[in-house]
Amino acid sequence: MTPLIDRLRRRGWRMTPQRRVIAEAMTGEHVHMTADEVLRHAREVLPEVSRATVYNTLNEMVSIGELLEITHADGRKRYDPNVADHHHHLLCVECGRMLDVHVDDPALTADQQHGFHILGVEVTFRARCPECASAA
Amino acid sequence: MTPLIDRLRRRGWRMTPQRRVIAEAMTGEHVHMTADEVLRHAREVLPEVSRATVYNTLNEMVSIGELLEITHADGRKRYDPNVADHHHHLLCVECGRMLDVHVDDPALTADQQHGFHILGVEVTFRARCPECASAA
DNA sequence: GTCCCTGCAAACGTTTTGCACACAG
DNA sequence: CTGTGTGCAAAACGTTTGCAGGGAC
Repeated sequence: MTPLIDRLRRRGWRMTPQRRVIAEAMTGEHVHMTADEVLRHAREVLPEVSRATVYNTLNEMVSIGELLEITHADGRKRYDPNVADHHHHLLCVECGRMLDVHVDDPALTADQQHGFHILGVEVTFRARCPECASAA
Repeated sequence: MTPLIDRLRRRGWRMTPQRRVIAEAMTGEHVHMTADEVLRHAREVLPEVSRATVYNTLNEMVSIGELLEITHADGRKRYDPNVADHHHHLLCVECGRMLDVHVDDPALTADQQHGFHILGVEVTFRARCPECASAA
C-alpha cells in the first residue's frame, strides 16, 4: 500500500521533519505503540522532537483516519497504522504484547441493535502469550 | 442471582457502610459506570465517602472477580457488575452510552492463536445511538 | 483488642493546552 | 511573507499511594 507519509502529503499536510519521523516510526514492525514509544523511536532519529508534537500529530492522524486508536486494557492508548485491512487483536494481558488477527466480524440482529447505527466492531482476544505462560 | 453484597459478605469481606453503598450503587440500573459516577451515586447516600475508597473498593471487587473492568474508548475505566452472564457491548461513540448485547463469541483457529493461551473474548460494537443520531 | 478499612492530600503517569518562536509552503 | 507547526512548561485528568486515625468483627 501507499506509504503513510505519501498519503499524508497527498492530503496537503505540511511535511516537517518531526512529522516525517513520527510517521516513519509508525511504519514497519512498530505497530500498536503507545505515544511514549512513538516518541522514543522518533527521538532516536530526531532527538529534539517534543512530546506535545507527538501527541498532536498522532491525534491528527487519528482524526483524519490514517491511524487507528486502540485503548489497551491498561488505559494507555496505542496506535495502529494498519487502517486499510480490517483486523482484530490478540492481546497478552500479562506483558501487553498485541498481535493482529483476522476473524469474521460478529453481527447484531436488527432487534439487538436497539436503533443504534453500527459503525464498526472491535474484537479483542485476551490471552497469555507463550513467553509469559512459560515464565509463570 | 445472589445480590452482590451477599456474595461479598460470604467471601468474608468486612462490610462497612462505604462498601455497602458502593456495592449498592453497582446494582440495578447503574451498570457501566466510571469510578467517578460510582462515587457520585455513593455520596448521594453517604456523603462522606472518599474517592480513594471507591477506587480501592472497585479494584478489589475486580481482582476477586465480582466486577468486570471494561476500558472505554475514552480511556476511562467502567465497571460491569454483570459478571455471571457472558455478554458483549454496544457503545455509542458520541455520548458514551453502553448496552449489553449477546452474540456468539468469535473464535481463533489453532494457527491464528500463535501459541497464545486464550482467556476470553471481548466484542465491542461502535455505534451511534438514536438520540445522538437525531441530534446530528 | 486487633486488624483492616477509611479519609485526606499528595504523588503519579498520561494526555492536553497556552504561548512565543520558527520554518514549510 | 503568512499561516501553521513546534517546543517548552504548566495544567488537566483519572488513578494510586502513604499515613494517621477509626470502626467492624
